[in-house]
Amino acid sequence: MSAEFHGLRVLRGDPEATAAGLAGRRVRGVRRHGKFIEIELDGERSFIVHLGMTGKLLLNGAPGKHTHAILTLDRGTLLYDDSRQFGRLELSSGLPARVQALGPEPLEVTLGEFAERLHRRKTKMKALLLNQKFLRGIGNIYADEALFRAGIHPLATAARLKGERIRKLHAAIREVLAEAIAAGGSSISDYVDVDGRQGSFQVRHNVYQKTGEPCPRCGAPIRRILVAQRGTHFCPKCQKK
DNA sequence: ATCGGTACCTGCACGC
DNA sequence: TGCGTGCAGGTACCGA
Repeated sequence: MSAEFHGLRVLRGDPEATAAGLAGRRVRGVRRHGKFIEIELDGERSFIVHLGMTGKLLLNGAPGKHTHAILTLDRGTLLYDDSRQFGRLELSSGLPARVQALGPEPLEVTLGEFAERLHRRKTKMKALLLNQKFLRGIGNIYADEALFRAGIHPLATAARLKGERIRKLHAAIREVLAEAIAAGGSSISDYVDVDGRQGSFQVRHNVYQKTGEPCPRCGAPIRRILVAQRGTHFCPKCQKK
């Protein structure tokens, strides 16, 4: 491949050195680590991509105002486009420490390990679900949707949950993620896959960005509060501390 | 080690 | 038509 970069914000490291390090490499595979994408290259190198809020990797897409990287491959081009520039690109040897430090995959973690990790945390449930060292890959939408399905208040203290409620949350996380993946994700305003296609799970959101609308279970108006500086949506009647 | 708060960006919808 | 405000799929970094 060959690579060119525009702007300095999204790229970690020197643009020239990164382009030189990528030149002539072959892509061996692509793996996901929570929200980090690892493009495995030959020579024990990896190109690490995090999409942030508005990042997109697009295969054979049209470059635009917010295109920060163009990777030219044998079979087409891969663009990195990101209007808010919260995403990051990095050429590294192996996995960076912050990627290795991620918590377990939510679709793989056992109920026992989940419960044990939960008991060690004093923070609010919503903040904990957003913490990538607790579980990798859960973001603001799926944190709110999972807590709603489990009937747990976003301000509930993690360590105080027990038994049945932990089991419900473990199941709710798995269900909401599995359904969202099957639906191609949630496209609110920006998200598209590598072929530019939108997901459809947003039409099945129960609480996320539904402030004031009736709860689908009990009809009470959905409330919005801030937890860990993030908009948090929940049903004040169905979700208990 | 863990926590909460702040900084980093652009774009859009809204009210005046 | 502008202009100010608030909001948005996230993480890194800082001090307590």
